[in-house]
This record gives sequence, structure tokens and C-alpha cells, in this order.
Amino acid sequence: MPELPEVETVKNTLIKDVLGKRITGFSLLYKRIMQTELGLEETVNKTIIDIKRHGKFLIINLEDNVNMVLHLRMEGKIFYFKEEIKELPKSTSFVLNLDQGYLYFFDTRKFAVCYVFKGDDYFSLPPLSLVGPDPFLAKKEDIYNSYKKDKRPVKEILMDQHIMSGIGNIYADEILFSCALSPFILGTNLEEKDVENIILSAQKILRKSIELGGSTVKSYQSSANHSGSFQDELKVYGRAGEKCFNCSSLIEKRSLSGRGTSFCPKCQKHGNVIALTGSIGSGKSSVAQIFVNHGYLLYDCDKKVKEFYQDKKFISEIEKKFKDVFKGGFNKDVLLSKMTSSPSFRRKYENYIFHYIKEDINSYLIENYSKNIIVEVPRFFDANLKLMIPRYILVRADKKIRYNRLIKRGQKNIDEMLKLEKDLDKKKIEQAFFIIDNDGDKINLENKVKEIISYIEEEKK
DNA sequence: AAGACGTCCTGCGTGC
DNA sequence: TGCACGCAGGACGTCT
Repeated sequence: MPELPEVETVKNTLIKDVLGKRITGFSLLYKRIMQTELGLEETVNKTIIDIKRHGKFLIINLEDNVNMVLHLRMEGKIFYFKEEIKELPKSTSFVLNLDQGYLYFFDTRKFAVCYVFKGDDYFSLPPLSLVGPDPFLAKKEDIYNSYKKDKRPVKEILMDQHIMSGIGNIYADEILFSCALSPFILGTNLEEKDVENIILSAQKILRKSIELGGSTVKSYQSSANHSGSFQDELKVYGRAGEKCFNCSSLIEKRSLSGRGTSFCPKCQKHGNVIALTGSIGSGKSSVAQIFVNHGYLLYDCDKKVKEFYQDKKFISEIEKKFKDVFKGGFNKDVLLSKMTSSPSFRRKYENYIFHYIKEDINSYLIENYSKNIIVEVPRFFDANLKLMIPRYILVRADKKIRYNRLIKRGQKNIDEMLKLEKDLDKKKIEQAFFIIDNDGDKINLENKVKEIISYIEEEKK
């Protein structure tokens, strides 16, 4: 994704390639890219006299005060070729024919936008008038004044182009790692020195990235002939589940306002988050209780799901989502029979519930990011929580012991429930943070869990 | 008013 | 092997 360093790289490449060249014609293949009444025809027969960057915007100054303003968004790329491409790729948004060569604008997802202005007041008109200074131009006092009254999490503010521009998802994660701040800390809770740190870290990281020609991540590349190499410098972005280079903690990932957010829980001052999983009747709750006694907050998925089923909004969402099944309104018996008779329904339904609970865990963890939390989640693997909570404790118990526990609990349909369980594969067992074999001895269990808790405390130092 | 959600779009990963 | 599905993601618009 082009952020400030990538746009800067594009700018530098274009200055080398096309400055002084004249636009002789154009073809517009994706019309919706144009955001202004004025179109590319205004650029014909004009020479490119300068190329600038403002935040993540690229500005192409032409003769006679014609100015193009481009935003590459996710995947916009501008490549200069001396020769014409015979078969244009599907992703081509437009082509500018030059007196020598061609400028191709590619954009697979078609999110990029283009503005054409006549006159020199384009800086005082949207979109540029709404863009804040980039970290190299920002004044510490101004930025601190904005941050301290902003109730959003710092990462959101950092990506808000109106306040400070140029930083997107990748660099936001990297900058916050670099200044050891949680992405979830609220702007109102930041001190002046934190904001100063953010600006300095931003400058340092962006400068380094510009030196390396930006990042070449997934499909993004700044120019046809060169790829940047800053992706090799990334410390947290795209590293969820891997070890922090600094402290060896596992990098965690959450979703913050729809953006994947990776961070090191130790370096960025988070509480411990541990998932607790294992088959039914293995004694997860007893383990969880011991964590609670040691000051951990408990997120209990089974309890949460029960609460969801009491919630009218949740039920009406389910009725809407699966309206062919719940024609006469939501009904547990209908649900059960459909679940057993249709595997595809079961899959879809469970995925929906997993998704729902995952979102809920996500917001709980963000809200309580500085606290220690134990998340009791029987279907940890099915719910795909491994990147959100890389550390999980596996509780196991002999089948006989579990059977007896379930009878004691008054559980119905025990045989069916046990039959539905899948065996854990080797990898899942190997990757467990700890395995607790719970044979029913309370003292043993208590000691084992205490051991784990003090291990976690020790690790955190 | 601020926050949640929808919109644009396509390649790709997942899971059967 | 292929198909269907759903997600990611920057910025802005809309709704509450």
C-alpha cells in the first residue's frame, strides 16, 4: 500500500523519468477515477514542469497552471515505459502518451482517484485543503493539541490524514512499536513527550523507508524497474504469531476500526492475554478460576454465547441472516435439527457465531488492553483466534474422567457431544504455550497453574 | 457530535 | 482440482 515513503519514491522516480516531457494524448479506461469536472483532456499538449508530494497525494504540475492531483490508495501504480504496451492489463486506469514514452496508471482495485485543476489555488481546495502536514512538517505543539483532545485510540489518530498526513496502516504499526506505545491508548491519555516521540519515530521510520525505496508489499511496487526493500525492516506489521525481534514475545494482532493491527504485547506495554482451550469436561473452568484468583479478567465464551441468545438484536440479526431457516422466527429446536441434518448450514451458522464472538473478544481485549486476561474458549482453533491470541493453554483429561465430570454436571447427550469432538493434530499440541493434564487432583492443578502464572510474570520482566 | 457502518473493487485464502 | 464465499483496505459518505 502506498504510504508516504512509497509516494515519495514514485515522485523521485517520475522526476527522473518524465520531467520536461510533454503529454501528447491520453486514454481513459476507468472513467470513475476522475473526481473533477475537468478531465485528462486538459493535460494534452502540456509539459510536465514539476512533481510534488503532499501527504500521500502526488501532484503533477503542468504548463499553463494545469495541475493533476493523484491518490494511489491501495494499489495505484504509475509506471513509465519508453515503449508502448501492446496488450494493456485489466488493471489499467489510464495512459498518458508523452512525446517520449508513456505513463501507465495501473490500479487493480480501482480505489485510486485523480483530480485535474486549472489555476494555482488547488492547494486551498479539497482534497488537498483537508490534508494535514506530514511528520516532517508537523509542529509538535499543534499535533499535541489535536491529540490531547481526541478520544480515539492513538493508531486511529495517527492514520487520520487531517491531523498529520502520510501514515497508513503499515507505518502506523511500525511507528507505535518504535515508540513503545500501545495502538489502543487513547489520545486523551497521551503526554506531550509521547506525541513528541511519535513525531520523531515517524520521521525516523519514514526517512529510513524513503532511503530504501519504500516497501514492496504483496502486489505493491513503486516503479516498474525498482522494488523498495523496507519490507525487510518491518518489526511488527505482517508478523502476527511470530517472535518480537526485541523481546521474543509473540506478536499479536487485533482489528482496530477495520484495520489489522499488529503489536508486541511486551514492548508496547499490554497485559497478558492467554487463551484456554481443551475438550469438553477437561476442566477449563477450574483452570480459569485459578487465573481469576490471581487477578486475571475472565472472558468466558460459553457464557457470552448464552448472553447473545438473550439479546434481541442478536436474534433478529440471525433471523435476517438465515431467513430461509427461521421463517417463523428463531427457534432452538429448528436450529438443532438443521445443524444435524445440513453440514453446510452448520458450517455457515457456526462461522457466523465464531465471527461474532471473535469481534466481541477483539473489542474486549482492546478495551482492557493493559489488563491480564484469560480467555476461556472451547473452540479456539475453529474460531481462528491464533493471531489474536497466540498463546494458548491446552487442558486435557482422560476420557473416563471427562465422562464422569459431565455426568456430575448433569450434562445431556454426552455421547453425542463426545462424538462431535475432533482429535487435535500434533501441530496444535506442539504449539501450545502450556499443556495441563488435569486428572482431577485439585492441589496438583492449583500448583501447575500457579507455576504457569509465575512463569508468565517472570517472562514479562 | 462522534462513532459505527457502508461503499468502492478485485485477488486471494480458506474450506469443503 | 475446482468452486463458492468472504475478507482486506484508504478515505469518504451516510446514518444514528
